[in-house]
Amino acid sequence: MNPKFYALPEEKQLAILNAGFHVFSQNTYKKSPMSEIAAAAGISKALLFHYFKNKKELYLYLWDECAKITVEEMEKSGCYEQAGLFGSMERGMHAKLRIMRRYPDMARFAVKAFYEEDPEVAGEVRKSMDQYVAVHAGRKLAQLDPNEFIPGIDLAMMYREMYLASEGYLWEKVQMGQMDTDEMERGFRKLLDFWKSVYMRKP
Amino acid sequence: MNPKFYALPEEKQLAILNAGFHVFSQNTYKKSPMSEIAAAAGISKALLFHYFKNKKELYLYLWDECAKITVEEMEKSGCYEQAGLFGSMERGMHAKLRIMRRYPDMARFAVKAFYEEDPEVAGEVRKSMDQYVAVHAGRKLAQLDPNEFIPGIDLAMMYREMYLASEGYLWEKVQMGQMDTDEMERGFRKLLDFWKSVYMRKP
DNA sequence: ATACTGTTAACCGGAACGGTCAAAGGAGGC
DNA sequence: GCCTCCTTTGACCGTTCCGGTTAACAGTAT
Repeated sequence: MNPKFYALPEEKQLAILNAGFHVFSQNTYKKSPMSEIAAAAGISKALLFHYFKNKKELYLYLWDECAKITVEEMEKSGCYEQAGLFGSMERGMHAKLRIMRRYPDMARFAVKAFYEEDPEVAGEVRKSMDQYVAVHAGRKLAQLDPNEFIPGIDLAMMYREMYLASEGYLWEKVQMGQMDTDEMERGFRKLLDFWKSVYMRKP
Repeated sequence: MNPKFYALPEEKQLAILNAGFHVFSQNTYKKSPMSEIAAAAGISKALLFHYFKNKKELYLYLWDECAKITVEEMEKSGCYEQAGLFGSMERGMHAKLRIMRRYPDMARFAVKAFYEEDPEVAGEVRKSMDQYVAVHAGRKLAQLDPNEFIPGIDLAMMYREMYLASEGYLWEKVQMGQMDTDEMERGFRKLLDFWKSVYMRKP
């Protein structure tokens, strides 16, 4: 890819990224036209080909960027640091919301790319994914202290359950393209409060 | 549409439905070729055009069928009858799993169709959806009896939370195209058991 | 004027698409 | 075997679309 791309004003880079995420998330790789991406980004097709030498390169760049953005943002959120279960979840969700605000179609793109079957890109997508997983597999949320929660509760199930509900909540909004992140934050905080009220040991 | 379609062996009808769900769920309406649907169904394009006079007709037929199947299956499951909260959820989930087993791509198709923007179909999709909502808006799960649950719990939040986790669980599997419905049923039952153990009043 | 950079409209060859049609295949009745 | 009816298809058509290229245009600094 042409290094001149990075010299672009950040706003234009963002527009191109998001245009790519959007179009590629709506269609298969093969059926996602470069012209449509260019139009969505507000530039000409020729210019898009000037920055990315072909469709494949753009696609794989988006895919890598996707992983990079996620890792960076999760790291920055501090959700891996010692902060108790609810603190970690809140920070993690906060990071995801910040990502969704800046890249509204990235989540959908990531899912689609992960299951893309076109031989032109599928191989490299998997490879890149594997190495990303390998690097971050060691990551874990802070250990849970059983004494913080109601006695006898299945901690693993509790965690999985909270995780699923968070994902369900996110997807409910993502699917609807309704991205009022402030309202989402309020909704998520209500979930957190509910969990605290039910799962935490009463003093 | 050609009434001869209904005279087809059920297995072939199913193949055509699922081929349509599959292709239309992967791409925009405009970018979903009839040829691809025909191929996925194991018939020739010409025959597909023999049963459905054009792409629009097939698309809207699939959309209607989608609503019909869902309503029928949910009705049949008995999830609207008096069966307590957990009973209703179990029946509802059972119905959804049965649908997913028979029409693996229907859920994805429904979401995609609902947000389709192509003017050739968007209008009719919305209209058809509105009337479906109007008919079934009155439907509610059985009333909750506060005495069944731990004292002081926010019942509305509890219900919403369980709903979100179920959806999160379903989407986790749907997105991955990993449709081992037996395993999904076990997973869901584990969730139910967890909820019972935490939310139900101890005797 | 010149030279360089960012940007585009116009173009190209080939593939893909929706839709049609004439004909092949097959099952029964005579 | 032959005729009839119905199902199914390969081949075709006019048009649109797509990835990628190119030659040129505008701006600006020298």
